[in-house]
Amino acid sequence: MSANMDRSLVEWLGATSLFDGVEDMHLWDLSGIAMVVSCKRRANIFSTGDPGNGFYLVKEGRVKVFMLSPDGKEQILHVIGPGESFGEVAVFAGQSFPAHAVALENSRLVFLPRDDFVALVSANPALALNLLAALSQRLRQFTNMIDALSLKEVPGRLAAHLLYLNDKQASGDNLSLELSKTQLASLLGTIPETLSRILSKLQRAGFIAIDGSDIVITDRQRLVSLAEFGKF
Amino acid sequence: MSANMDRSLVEWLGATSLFDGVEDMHLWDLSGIAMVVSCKRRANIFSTGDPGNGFYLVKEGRVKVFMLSPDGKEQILHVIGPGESFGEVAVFAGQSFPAHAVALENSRLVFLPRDDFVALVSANPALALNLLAALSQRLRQFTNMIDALSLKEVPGRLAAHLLYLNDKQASGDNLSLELSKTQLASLLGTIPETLSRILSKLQRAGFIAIDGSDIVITDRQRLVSLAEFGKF
DNA sequence: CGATCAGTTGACAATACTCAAATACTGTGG
DNA sequence: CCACAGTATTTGAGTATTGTCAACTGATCG
Repeated sequence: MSANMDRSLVEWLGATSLFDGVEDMHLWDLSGIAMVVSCKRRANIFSTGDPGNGFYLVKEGRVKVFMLSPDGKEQILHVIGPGESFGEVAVFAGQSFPAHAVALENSRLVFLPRDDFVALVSANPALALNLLAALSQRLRQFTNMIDALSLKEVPGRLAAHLLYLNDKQASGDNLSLELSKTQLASLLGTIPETLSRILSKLQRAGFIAIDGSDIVITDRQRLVSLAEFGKF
Repeated sequence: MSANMDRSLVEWLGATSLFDGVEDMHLWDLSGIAMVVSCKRRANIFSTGDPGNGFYLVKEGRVKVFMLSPDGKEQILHVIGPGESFGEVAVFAGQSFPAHAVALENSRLVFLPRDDFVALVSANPALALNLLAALSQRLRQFTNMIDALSLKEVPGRLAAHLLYLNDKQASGDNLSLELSKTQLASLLGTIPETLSRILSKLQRAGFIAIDGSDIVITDRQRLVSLAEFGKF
């Protein structure tokens, strides 16, 4: 982990949604305080309660942010991919991280130390507005997650997620789960057994066709109505 | 609803957590764009999808922010009391409100219009940092809510909530639910029948004593362990 | 090739929801 | 101040969804 000043990093920072539109001058400032970190698949990045001395951007790879219950069950809060950030909450709210973060793949992260970063934000309102937008966006996602968890049964949550992936991937009626089914279960707030059963059920009922991690939507209309109403 | 410039409003704004520590000069700016709105109990403040032309602070009264499922079940996201704010997400993230807001009591709100407010924030990094802290705080609460909804059963969520209220109210072993039991059920992601049964069960098991909306914690230790482990 | 891990399936248990009905409470108009 | 209407709360009985436990298959990786 070492401070960094090269041009490619500056360009990369400017391409992230967090720093989109930030002036070059400030991007250079950012790159001046950034440290690039490598971490291996399954490596722990931080744990609940760890002091939040800074936050991260994902340069390459993927990271999962999750909560653990005392008996070891996990609930994934989100999966962070290239260009996205995580851990900002600890920087602005309090001291400690409210969740755990682990690399899903061998990854390269950009770490931004708290104090230096706050100093930059204080001096640059545009940066602050970008951050406000990013946090608001995340809040919106969490709102939807709470909605789904409390108002919909697992089939409804799964249907909504499949449609989300399909939309994001924009490849006709096909989509890829992007996660192991075990991890997907955790993201949907359920367990692998239940997910497995519901996937088969959706296939038998003609909503989808399953081939490993690849899914084809065979009855979009009914899948949409399942996602919306949460019931068959 | 009319723009406002009086000293009492400035002082009040400076006492909210959102604008705590903001310089007087900027508080005057804020009060210059603020509109005070009255609304009656049960009045709708905004609905999902409404354009987010600004956000609100609660001056007097209380407001609930909630999601509705297609078949009318509600999940309360939070209850906003005096000095707290809601609706900021729409201001910074997108255009529209992601949830519904309704007054729980006759209330007086302070409305801050989006464009004027964003202009003020752009010119004042300290304001931006306060907002970042507030949004981060809310994100942290939502994190806990997602955790509770997905990892704990209703008794665990209820126990955690009772301890939260007890801590907040700081009156020995006593606490008040602050909401009707129906509303509390919605906040905990369940239904009134289930809540009622679990409250009686906790009373029979000696955890608490119930008198309408007033609760006495009679076995804190077991209540804490229920809140932590989510199981009896 | 053995070991570990992901995924699937079955039998079962448990938690929480639905529906229904009885009771208590609140606020309003007479 | 009382009666009434509309809510809120509680309780019961039945059902449904999902979680638990266990066994088995198949893939992946040293």
